[in-house]
Amino acid sequence: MSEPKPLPDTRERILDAAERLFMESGYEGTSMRMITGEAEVNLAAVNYHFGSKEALLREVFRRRLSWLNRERLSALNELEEKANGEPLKPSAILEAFFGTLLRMGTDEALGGMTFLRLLGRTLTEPADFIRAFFAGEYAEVVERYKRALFRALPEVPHEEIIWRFHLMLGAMSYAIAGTDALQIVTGCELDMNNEGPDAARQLAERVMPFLLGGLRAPLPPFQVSKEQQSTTEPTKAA
Amino acid sequence: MSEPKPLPDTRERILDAAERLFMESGYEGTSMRMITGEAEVNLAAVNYHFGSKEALLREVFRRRLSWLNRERLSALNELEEKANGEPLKPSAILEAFFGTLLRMGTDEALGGMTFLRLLGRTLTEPADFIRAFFAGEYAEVVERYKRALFRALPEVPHEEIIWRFHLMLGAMSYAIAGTDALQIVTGCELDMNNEGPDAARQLAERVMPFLLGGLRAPLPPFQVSKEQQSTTEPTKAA
DNA sequence: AGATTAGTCAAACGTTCGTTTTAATCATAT
DNA sequence: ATATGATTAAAACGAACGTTTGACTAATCT
Repeated sequence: MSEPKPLPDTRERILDAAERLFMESGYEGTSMRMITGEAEVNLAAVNYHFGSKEALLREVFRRRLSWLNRERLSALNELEEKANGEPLKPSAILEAFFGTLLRMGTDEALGGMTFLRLLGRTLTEPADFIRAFFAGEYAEVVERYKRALFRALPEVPHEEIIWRFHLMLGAMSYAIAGTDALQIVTGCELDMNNEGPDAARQLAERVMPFLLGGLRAPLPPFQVSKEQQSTTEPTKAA
Repeated sequence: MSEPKPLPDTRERILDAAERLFMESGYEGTSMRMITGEAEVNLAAVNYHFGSKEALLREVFRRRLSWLNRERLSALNELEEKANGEPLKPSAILEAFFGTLLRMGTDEALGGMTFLRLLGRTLTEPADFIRAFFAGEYAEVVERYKRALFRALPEVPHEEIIWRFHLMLGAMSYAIAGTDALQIVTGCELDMNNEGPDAARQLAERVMPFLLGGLRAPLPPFQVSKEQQSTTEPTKAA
């Protein structure tokens, strides 16, 4: 009924196997027998240690998100302390929010790319209990960062900021989750390996400028149509 | 064995029900009994008309993607004819590629927002047969648009263009698929209804500037860190 | 009319699912 | 050593899954 004991490694082995398999095959596409098979534990062990398959998925995420939430909050706190009441730079906010996430991908002890890809995929999973779980897990952090962005961009309507926050989350999640899926769609190899710390580092270098460019794009006054504002290509930063 | 006959509406009713349910609950989360129940047809009708659940999903997409592919190609052809051999404007390419997609969301006869959201979600579904299917469906169109982007941005490395194409696809798919999911995460209502033509029109106005901003962002020379290139907020377009 | 076919229907097929049960095993503290 | 509580093990549970069968209906063609 309780878990005060340090426990052997059965719990961790299950969590690791579930993390990898959920990433690879999705929640509904992964059976308990696949998980216990890969973890080399008895089938009943999952229900004994976690109670149910749903609770297992939640625990897979809690184990990682508790670190991520803590780190994201402390990164923002640090920025705000240094700023002495001044609004933050948008780029610094993004660096804190997404940079923290990408740092998980470089550290195998924090789940590495496996967890990053699982996270990106699961955000679009339709199951109700998954959505409800994420809502609770993310609420505080997102609220803090939203507020910071409002202050950093005082002339931009809040609604527009929230939209772009959505879009940045989407681009990042997709970039993380769908690397190989998108490579199939676009038919390009992109010569990056999806595993390991290098992948996360490449992601950071590629994605952050894109996100910043999107966040600072001209506001939509009326319609995006015929006469566009400019045709300049991406400027080479010195 | 063949289907030359016009057939009653059983096929269409199954396709419509499957489209909606796959969108709502995902492929693995939707059972044949849910589909035939919603379509008010016999359970065996799916296997009779389509052969299997996998084949049904493929047909759900084929019915819409054949239109989308045709339209995207003809939009690009028209642009290139008008351009008389000159490279196209990146904004025009995006308008052709994503604008065509978003136009599906305003037309209920083409699937409307239901299909748009299904498409966005399914691109991240891990099942192998789904990925293989999309690879085949998208190959030609993506190849054409990639080439157009290469010509439109001659000074940008091809690899970078492909990356940003990925990222734009991701932001768009996520924006379409995850509207309510992301609203839960960010705790904001965004006062848009997810259904109907208005949603697609709003999406276009909000997302297209973001995508253009990302596409034209400064290239990553070294690292995105401490000293950012600028802190300007989104400029208000007159 | 009778023969043929496409389509529908209820029922059942064998599997696999998540979960539960019951007993055996292990560690530790008395 | 023995009792106790935590963990593992093997087997089975009922439910739900995708699919198939075989009888029945309605339309089509000669």
